Amino acid sequence: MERRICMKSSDETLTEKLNKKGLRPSHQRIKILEYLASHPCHPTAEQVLSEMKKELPTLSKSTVYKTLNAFVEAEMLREITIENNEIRYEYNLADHGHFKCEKCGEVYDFEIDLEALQSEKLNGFRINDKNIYFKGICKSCLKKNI
Amino acid sequence: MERRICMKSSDETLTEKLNKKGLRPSHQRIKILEYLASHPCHPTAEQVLSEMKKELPTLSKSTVYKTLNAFVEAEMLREITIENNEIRYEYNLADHGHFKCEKCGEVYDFEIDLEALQSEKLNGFRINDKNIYFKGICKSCLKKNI
DNA sequence: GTTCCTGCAAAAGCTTTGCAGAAGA
DNA sequence: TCTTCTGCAAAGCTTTTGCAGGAAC
Repeated sequence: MERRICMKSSDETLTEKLNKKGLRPSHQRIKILEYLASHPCHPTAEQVLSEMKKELPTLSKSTVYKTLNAFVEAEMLREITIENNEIRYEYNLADHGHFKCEKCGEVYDFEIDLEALQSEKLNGFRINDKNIYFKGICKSCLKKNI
Repeated sequence: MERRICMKSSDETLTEKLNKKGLRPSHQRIKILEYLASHPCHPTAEQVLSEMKKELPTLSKSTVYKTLNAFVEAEMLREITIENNEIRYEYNLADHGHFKCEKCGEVYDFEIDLEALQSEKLNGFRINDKNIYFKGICKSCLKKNI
């Protein structure tokens, strides 16, 4: 019985998920995955580290990087490369686009039909991954600027 | 009389373009812009440097980076951040998407109607930039693998 | 003569790697 | 016990910055 995205999954379910992917369910991995599964945010590795240090004070930078890479490799997380100088991660694997506010830095999700995006020029190509990145100023920042 | 993209522009036209943007038309800038305007490729800064060194043996890495950043700032070039560990640049500012082959690394353009990409969730947002990045295996690499 | 640009070297910032000890199976 | 993971430090890469000399105006 698989839990849905956006619902806080229990440790048990996440342990099963990790086992299925051939990853040992270490304490660190479970906590990191749990955090990402229960927070609909788009943190960088650095942000994951500082957030998780509250719970896991001895957690190291290299473990975070290795863990996030392992999760991406196992297709449990998605990388967001909307900015070249940072990788962001998210647990939501469903189709959607990303908008980054150039003022406050916040990343917003938005619904979009990726399936519908086609191009004749890509006939015969194998497409594994589709990303849509918008940039601009978010509603909230526009309001503050009146 | 503005020249069209994809046509090899003369030094004179590029000089005018640079002047309009408030950028001094130095020899280096003209040559770099000329190169990008006449080659429909998506080079990294490092690739621009090694390519341009043939013509400008004393060209430095920092000049390339500063020049490319100045061109992006002036909206004469577009940045492609399909991969987080490299920025690619292109002269073609018209709407299109990018596909990167995970095998050969080649970046392909494809036509797409960015104007049509809308989302209710972004109502009230100011959108300045839209990027579409696909990844997978290109036709050519698929053929080699038969 | 001023201002802006170039090129060298050094620094910065994010990410990866090597390795010894610890944890999981 | 054996394999894999963690954490520390060091290294790797791309990109940025500071500054003196040079080019453009």
